[in-house]
Order: sequence, then structure tokens, then C-alpha cells
Amino acid sequence: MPASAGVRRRGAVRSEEARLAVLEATGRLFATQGYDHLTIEGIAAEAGVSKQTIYRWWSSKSAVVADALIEDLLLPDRPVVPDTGDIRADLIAWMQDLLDLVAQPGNDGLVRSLVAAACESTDIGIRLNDALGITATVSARIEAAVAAGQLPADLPVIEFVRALVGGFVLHSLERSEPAPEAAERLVRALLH
Amino acid sequence: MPASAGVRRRGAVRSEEARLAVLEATGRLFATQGYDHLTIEGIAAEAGVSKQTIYRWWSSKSAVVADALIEDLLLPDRPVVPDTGDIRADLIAWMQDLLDLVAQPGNDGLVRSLVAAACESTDIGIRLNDALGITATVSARIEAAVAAGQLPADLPVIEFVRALVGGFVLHSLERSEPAPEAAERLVRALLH
Amino acid sequence: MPASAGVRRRGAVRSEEARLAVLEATGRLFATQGYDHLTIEGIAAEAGVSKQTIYRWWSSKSAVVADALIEDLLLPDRPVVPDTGDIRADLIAWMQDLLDLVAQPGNDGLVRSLVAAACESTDIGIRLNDALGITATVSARIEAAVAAGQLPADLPVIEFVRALVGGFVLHSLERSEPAPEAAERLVRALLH
Amino acid sequence: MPASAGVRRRGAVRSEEARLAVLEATGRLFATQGYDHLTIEGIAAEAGVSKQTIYRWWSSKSAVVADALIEDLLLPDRPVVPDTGDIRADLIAWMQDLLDLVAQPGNDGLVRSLVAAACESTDIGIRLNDALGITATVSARIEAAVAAGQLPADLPVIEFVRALVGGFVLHSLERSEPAPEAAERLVRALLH
DNA sequence: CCATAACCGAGACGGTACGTCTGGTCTTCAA
DNA sequence: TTGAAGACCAGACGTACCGTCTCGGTTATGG
Repeated sequence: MPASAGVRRRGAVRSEEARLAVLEATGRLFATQGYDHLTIEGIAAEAGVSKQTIYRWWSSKSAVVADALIEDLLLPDRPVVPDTGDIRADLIAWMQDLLDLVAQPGNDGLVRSLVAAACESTDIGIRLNDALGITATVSARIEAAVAAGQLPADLPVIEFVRALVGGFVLHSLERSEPAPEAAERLVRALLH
Repeated sequence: MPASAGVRRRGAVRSEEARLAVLEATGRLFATQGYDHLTIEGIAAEAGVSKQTIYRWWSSKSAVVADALIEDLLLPDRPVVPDTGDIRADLIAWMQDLLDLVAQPGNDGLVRSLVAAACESTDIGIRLNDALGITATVSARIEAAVAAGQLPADLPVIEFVRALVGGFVLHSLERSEPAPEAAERLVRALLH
Repeated sequence: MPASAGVRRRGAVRSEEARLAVLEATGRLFATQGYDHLTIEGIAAEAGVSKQTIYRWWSSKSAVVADALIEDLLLPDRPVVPDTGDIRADLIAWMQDLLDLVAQPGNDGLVRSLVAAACESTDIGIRLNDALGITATVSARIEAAVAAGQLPADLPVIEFVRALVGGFVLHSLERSEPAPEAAERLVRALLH
Repeated sequence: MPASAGVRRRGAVRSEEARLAVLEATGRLFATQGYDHLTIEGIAAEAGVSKQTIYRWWSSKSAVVADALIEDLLLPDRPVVPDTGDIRADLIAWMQDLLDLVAQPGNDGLVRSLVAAACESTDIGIRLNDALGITATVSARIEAAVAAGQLPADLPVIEFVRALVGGFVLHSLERSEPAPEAAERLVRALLH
């Protein structure tokens, strides 16, 4: 029995159209301007929505971004972790895809923006992992490799993934020139 | 006579007093308010300096912070990497010191602020590593361990350090509760 | 159905309270500081209003002053032109009242400020005459005198008034000491 | 050689070159930008002179302008009052020349600028009359006309001139369109 | 079939900080 | 000692957003 339905309160219902317009506008502006140049007024204008409508449903800029993140409107085309059975080769390939992605013109500030957003908001920090599919996908592959005996049984998987992604993030923050062997070296630092 | 001195240009010389006052004010405010609540006007007021003097010598907030960073005015008391001969134990101890440092009240947002600053500015991103003494000290210890045969000869040292610090940074961004074995697990993820 | 109402534009309506606070603050500051020491920030602070509210409705300092002028908030107590039937005596009396007004302490720079304002802004220049009541009141008296045969039938009234007030203004700009017969001499220069 | 010169004080003497450069630069900028957009820094730059050199010798912007005025660098080509024996015709002609002068493109703000300068500075206000040649030339003509019996013997000459010029000034401040009979009407307002 | 209540757009409001500009003072160097 | 150069403090400029609020208008229940 859906007791939850309860007394449906009177009045107009939340406009799904407005909700989506806001999140999509956020995605567009995030891609072009980056996180810190994102403004509530800018989102409202881009979405054709009033500021009040945003403030009614989200508490802050970072909350809007966090929502856009879990709706998959910020990073539409994420690389997936391949599965060839060779964990080392798979991680290198995945790392390379990530490096290629951020090396593409227009994606310069993508990592920086995401990290900046994570710095401002606990929510984003937490969801970043989830939304990136990191925990879900990579961790699963790592655990499979552990089970297959390719990696030590007592490997702290979460920390391993964190180190891998963290290495990638710091590399991006340094804006190092894209070295061809960067992916291979990073993985080798962890799997030696 | 040192002709190298060249033609010293005329006019009053830059006030070292003002320069230091700005950087020290930046350090104080950074500690108390964090990077994003830092304002040029606030720094000017705290330093007893006019805004124009800041804009004359620095191009942006992040440039000021970058300078304060390399003058060691942002993180006065950084943990040092111990050297007992056991590289694993040393890294764990160092990691633990770092975790303890950011766990102290008032240092909550320290890592977040630094990373946020690094997101905004290439300079800060680059100098963050240098200024943290990471490259200098940790790398030296790692290389010594490689030379001593404790670590593989072909270990990519830079990437190793990046993964270690990156893991620490992501851990901080997630605001995970401080687990007692966090340091040990992170190091074990890399040295397995 | 009141079709006349038209499409009343949506959104909050302009705050009459804020509008008046700005103009009254302008009047107060104009009296104490004069036109050129008047600042938008000063007006905003005095009025308890944000700068943006001023910039939203007025294009410049002079526009604010022009508005304060036509709302009669700059020169609250202006002398009126008497009407005894003797046009010469009336003009002398009025001139004397004006001279006395600007001779009062605190009113030193009043004329200078008004003229300075008129120099900067076409609007103020035009409204200055209107607002001073010059055109309306004095011109009417002159025309009555013309009709009564006290003055020539072809007297260019506008130019006559302009010369009278202009003489007064130049006298004020010269900061001449207040001569007792100044009013009488000025009128006699015109009515000889 | 005048021994009276006494003990010529030591050190370099004031540079006449710099003094003139400042006044000429002031004249140029005054013509192009008007009084209120004139800045000390702008004059210094235009003159190739340091700010300090200006502040050492003049107390304010208006003092520089006042000096430029009496050196005849602000209004190089002033109309002169003709002398045909017919005082009415002469004044009309002179008035017309003045109106034509300010009607020329580029001279739009000339009167406004001068009056604005006079508003700021007593010195300028006083010298304006002198420098305009008003007192010297016009007054002489008026007095001659009085002596010739063309004007009443008891005419207050100073006030008469003031009314004439004041009428012209107010006319300019109003930015009225240039009427062909403006000069004639203004003079007729005074000589009726 | 209203009345109520919550929605929506628009946009005004008091604020904070921005980055620029000018003013007036000062310090340093060269002549 | 002067003039040129230019750093310094001070503070106003006009702009951009912030987060809150008040409007007039639009749905959707529920009495």
C-alpha cells in the first residue's frame, strides 16, 4: 500500500520542463566556461528560467552541478574500461583514453572544473566517483583481477583506484605536455 | 665596475615592506577563510596596502597565492618524510602525519583550498608540487630506496609520487572519516 | 474591461521609497558638499540604497541631480518675485533676496554647484531655468509690465530674463563681496 | 647687470621649457577634451613632464588652467569688439562673433568648460573676465558710448557687461539651437 | 465552481567584490 | 636642487552576481 502518496498537496506541480532546461543549460555552460565561471544568473538566462525557480529547488551552484553530474549531462562520452583479461593492459588502455579525452581541444579545463567543483561541495566530491563510473567499473575489474590471482589478495581496492585516478588528476592539474608513455608509466608505478 | 648592473631605471623602487605585507596577509587569510573566500580587497585591507599596489605586481588572486606558496607562507609547518631505512614504514609515517595535519580543526579545508587554487592557476598547479617539498624530499627517498634495491629499478618515480599524493588528495576531497589504517592502506595499494 | 491598462510588465515594481531616498540624500549632500564632491557611492550610502539601484534608474550623477532639481529637493526655499505693480522695485527686491540667499553661510557654493552641474549636463542646464521658477514667475511679471506699458512692447522677454539671471550668476562666480547696492545696480543696468 | 638680483639661490633653476610644455599641453587637452575630463596625469603625459613637476609649481588642476588662461593658450582666437561709432551695432556684431565661435564644431563645450573651470576656482572666475578681454575692451566701448551720450550717464557699466556676457553664457548652457536673431535680441533686451 | 496553494516568469532590492582609473604624496636617480 | 620616473595609499568608478523579495499570472487540487 502506498501510504507515501499521502495527502497530495495542492497547487501546481513542479515543472519537469524547467528542471531539465536548468540541468541542460548547466551542462552546456559547464562545457564552454568551466565551473568557476558558471553563474546562477547565467544558467537561468541560458535555460529561459527565472532565478527564483533555481533557488527554489537547488541550494547552491554546486547542487545544480551535482545534479547535472548524476543525470550524466556534464560528461556525456566517458571512456569505458576494456576487459581483455590482462588487467595491466586494460588499465593502460583506459588511462590512455582518459588522457586522450582531456587532450582534445575544448576539454582543456574539464578535469580542472570537475575538481574545482569537488573542492566546493562534499556532494560533488562523493558523486564524482560514482558518476565517473570509477568505483563501479574499475573497481569491479580490479576485484576480478584479484580473484583471478593477477593481483595480491589483500590489495586495498578502493585505495588502489584512488591512487590511480589521483595520479591522473594531478597529472592533469600540472598541465604536463601529453607524453605518449604517460599512461603506461602511471600504471607501472602502481603495478610493479 | 660591474657593467652588468646596467641602467638602473629611475623612480622609486618596489617596496619590499608592501610585498611582504601582502604575502603574509594572504597566508593569514588563506588559513582562516580558504582560497575561494579570499578576496583582493580583503588582502589589501589586511595588509594595509592599496588595491592598486596588488594589481601592479600580481595579475590575479591566484598569482598572489602562488607567490605566497613559494615563499612558504601558506603551509608553515609541513611534515617531513622520516628516514629509517624502511621505505614502507617511512611513507606510512609521512602519510599519517599528513592525515593528522588536515584532521586538525581549522585545517579542514586546507587541501581543498590548495587544490582549488591549483585548478585556477597553472602556476599554482606546478608550484604546488615543488612547494610541498614533495618532489624534492619524497622523490629523493624513493630513489634511494630504488638504489637500495627495496623498489624495482625501473619504477617511474614521478608517477609513483603523483599516485601517492593523488590518492591522499582524493581521500581528502571525499571528506572520508579519518580511518586509523588509512595511511597504511594507501601505501599498501602502491607497495604490494 | 479596461483595455487601456495594456500589458503591465511583470516583475516587482520600482520602489518609490528607494527613489525618494536617493533624491533626498542627493539634496542633503548637494547642500553640504556641492556638486563636484558628490559621489554615487556617497549618495547610495546616505540613502541606504545599493549603488546598483542608482545605476539601474539613473545614467549618471548629473541625471540624479537633474531629477532632484525638478523634485525641488536641491533648493527648498527659493525667493519669490514680489508683485507691487512697480516692476523695477520688484526685480530689485527679488534680486536682493537671491543675493541674500547665497550670502548665507552654507550656501557659498550653491550657485557654483548648480552652474557646474548645468555645465555637465544638458538636462540640468535646461531644467535649471524651469526649476528655478525663473521662466515661470519672472517672465510672467515682465510680460505683465510690458502689457502695462512699463516696458517696451517689443522687449525680448526671454533674453531679458536671461541677462538678469546671467548677471546674477556671473556676479556669484566672481565671489565679489556683497555690495549693498548690487541688486539695484544690476537691475538698473537693464532698466535704464 | 642688476646687482639687485642678490644671492641667486643655488641649484638648478626652474625649467621654462617644462613650464611652457605644461601650459601648452593644457591648452591642447582643454580644447579637445574640455575642462572636467582634464587630468593632471594626462597633462603630464602630454607635456612629457612628471606629475611631480606639475604639483611642485601648481596647487591644483584649476591653477594650471588659470595660468594657461592668462598666457592666452586656451582661447587663441577671440573676437574683438568692433568700433563703428554705433554702440548697438557693435555689440550685436561682437555677440554674433561669439555665437559663431562657439557654434563651430569642436567648440561645443568651450563655454561649458570655461564656466566649469570658473565654478571650481575663484582665480579662474576672476581672470576669466580679464582674459576674455571683456573688462578691458567692452567696458571701454561702453564707457565711450556713455561719454558720447548714446547711453545714460549713470549706467552701471560693470553690471551692464556682466548682464550681457551672462546672457550669452546662459544661452550657451541651454544649448539652444543657434537662432539667427539671437545676438540682436540679446542686445535689444539690454538696450531698449 | 470557486478558493486555495504552490508553481512559474520577471525583475527590483541591498550587498560584496571586481578590476580600472585618478588624485595627491613619497622616494629614488641623474643631471 | 631640479626634473623625470614611478611606487605608494586612498577611494570612486561602473559592472557582475549574489541570494532574497515581491509582483502578476498560471495550474492543479479540494471544499
